[in-house]
Amino acid sequence: MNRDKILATALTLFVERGFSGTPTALISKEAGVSTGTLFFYFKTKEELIDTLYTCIKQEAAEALSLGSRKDKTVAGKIRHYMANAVAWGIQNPKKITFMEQFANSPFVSKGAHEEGTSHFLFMEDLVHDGIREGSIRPIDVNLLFCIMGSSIGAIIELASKEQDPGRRQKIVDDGLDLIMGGMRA
Amino acid sequence: MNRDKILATALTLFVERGFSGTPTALISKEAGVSTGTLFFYFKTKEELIDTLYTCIKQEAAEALSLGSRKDKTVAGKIRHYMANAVAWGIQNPKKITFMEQFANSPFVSKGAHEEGTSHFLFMEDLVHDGIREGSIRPIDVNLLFCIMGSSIGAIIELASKEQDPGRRQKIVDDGLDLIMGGMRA
Amino acid sequence: MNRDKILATALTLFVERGFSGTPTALISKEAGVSTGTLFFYFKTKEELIDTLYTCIKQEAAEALSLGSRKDKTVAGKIRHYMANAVAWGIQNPKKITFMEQFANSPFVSKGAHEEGTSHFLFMEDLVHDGIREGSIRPIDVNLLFCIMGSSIGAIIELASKEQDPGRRQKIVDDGLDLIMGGMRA
Amino acid sequence: MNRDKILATALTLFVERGFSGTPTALISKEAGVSTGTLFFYFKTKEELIDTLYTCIKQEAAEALSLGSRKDKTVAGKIRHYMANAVAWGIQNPKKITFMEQFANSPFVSKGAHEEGTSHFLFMEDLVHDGIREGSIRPIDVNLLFCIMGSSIGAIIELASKEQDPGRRQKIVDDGLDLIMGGMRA
DNA sequence: TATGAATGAGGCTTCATTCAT
DNA sequence: GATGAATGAAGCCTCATTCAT
Repeated sequence: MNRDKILATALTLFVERGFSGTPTALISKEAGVSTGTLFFYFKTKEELIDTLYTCIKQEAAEALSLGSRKDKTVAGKIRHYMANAVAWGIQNPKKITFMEQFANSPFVSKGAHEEGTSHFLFMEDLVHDGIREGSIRPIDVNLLFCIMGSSIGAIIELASKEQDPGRRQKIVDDGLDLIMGGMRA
Repeated sequence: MNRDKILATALTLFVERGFSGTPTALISKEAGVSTGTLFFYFKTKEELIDTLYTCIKQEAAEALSLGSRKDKTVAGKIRHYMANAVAWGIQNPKKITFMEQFANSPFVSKGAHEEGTSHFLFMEDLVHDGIREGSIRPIDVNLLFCIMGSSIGAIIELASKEQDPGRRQKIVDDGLDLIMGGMRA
Repeated sequence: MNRDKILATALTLFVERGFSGTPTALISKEAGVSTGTLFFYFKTKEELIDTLYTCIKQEAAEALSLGSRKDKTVAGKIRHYMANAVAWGIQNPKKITFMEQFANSPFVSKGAHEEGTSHFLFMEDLVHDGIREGSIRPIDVNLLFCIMGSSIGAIIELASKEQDPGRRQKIVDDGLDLIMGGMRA
Repeated sequence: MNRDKILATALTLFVERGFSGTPTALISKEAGVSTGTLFFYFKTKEELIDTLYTCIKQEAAEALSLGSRKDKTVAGKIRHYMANAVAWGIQNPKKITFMEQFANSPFVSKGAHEEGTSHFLFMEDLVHDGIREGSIRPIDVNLLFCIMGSSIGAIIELASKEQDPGRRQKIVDDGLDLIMGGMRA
């Protein structure tokens, strides 16, 4: 319970102020616990952000891979996953920002980074399949993957600013169309 | 001279360790000057990062807009500018990272952010022109713009990892093709 | 049972790390009990060390005064007690170190210090007797006493490092001879 | 200047309250400098005590070995050095207490301990010489050395309590006689 | 211009102690 | 008797900034 409050508060503050810019005292205060309690659950500030990073990456990966069985084509599956990602991102704006901000951060340990990345390997495989069967443009998988990721981030950012559900959906669809259009062979 | 050494060192360190994670004492030490000298040129740490941010944004904008007169079509111009951006990014990896890292940072003053953004407005106008003349897919300019920006970042990141000039160029070309393919009406 | 485990663990840790250097949490952990249990038996950390100090001093005094009736001369009695002290010290190295370390410590209460000292007054009387009867060099009793004590400590320290029983005994005998030789009138 | 004030204050406080029992904030306050200044001169609290330990050991060794050329016999030299040690100890009570207290302390680094010990090796050699020439009782040098050291400590302690110069000198002479008496073959 | 000793507020973390279970 | 989560004061150390030289 307290542990969860600390994690949730840390997420908000790290996103707003950065890692070094967020005193642990502020985290515990905002979480409504004492300084001691924070360090009871997390031995160091680094362990706190590592835990946070790992949890969020895992949660994102799970949200990504929900119900894709209906789509037959590789492109369909990819679009489905990307739509999942966008939907999750819109509903979890802080977590998305956090992931982007700390994706290359020296404050997150190498181990946490590796574990975080491992949950997304299945997407790389999927893109490989697409290239092999000829439906995806045959370019460097890393490049494709990287552009996909950053574009999804851009779509989420834009869509989040739009309150009207209809228009928001249009932004998402347009954005995904744009990326898929670029990817297709 | 000392001022430039300080700026260059600050760039490296801010990128590696973040703003709050970089003591001014470390900057001055790495720059080979005394703590006092740093504060002679920049009244505060904030003024230092603001100066850095503004300089880099301006330099990037200038690099972007080099020699585009030959391209007749809007799409051609856009591609030209994007290629400029990628080329500059590959040659200035720290500056690119710095711009991405501090684009939404609370440590950079609002004024510096605004001044930085102003140098890139001409790109937005260009995209507008493309939509009006029917060569660009008629979707939200911000969305397009945002996807362009993040994709350029992705291309730079990938291309930087590739040492072989030929292969590197291929990555750049493939990446730009992918984005342009998605943008075209 | 738990109380004894706590006392034994505290002895080891206080000797190794000092009083302030030993967290109560470490004591309870090493003793295999919870933090709460320690404070059930000892209201404060000070009460713990006071108890430890008093117990050890008493134990040492009892070991010292075992079976001395056979020795007729004062010098013989003194040597007997000193031998007892050395024997006990070799068998209880931690307790000896503890006593030396906390003999003048502000962490042990005045009351515990006084009680501890009281058990050894009979030795002072004995030295007085020796001087009166002319067998002991007539110098300040405190000086004699102090040199005796510190020398015993030195013998114990040296003898403890020697594993071979024969050699160890020689160190003890040589050491006691040396001191007795100096004391004799 | 400030550095020296810090060292002097640390000496007093470490002796009175132990290492862990002395907050760095108290040291700087009593020394009349700010907390930052202490850490400007000594990177850590450990470096402070290490420096202190090394300085004092060296000073003691120098005081010990003053003017011994007149004494012809080994025993005479030893007594001369011991008298030097006692005299220095009486004039520097805090330093003596400090040396005794931290001689086996885990707070002083191994390196500092070794350096501290090295200054006194010449005394061991001297005792060796005495045994070889037959003037010193042929027992373990370490034992002799250890008893000498602890007895000197005891003499200093007792003598320091005596204000009257004549009586004080008598305590010192008696004490040294006692030890030399024990040591002689 | 340049230096670096000095400052003191503030950051991370520890720890003796309590208390509900 | 026993547990261990919770507390918050206090400890060590860092760091932006100043100022006399």
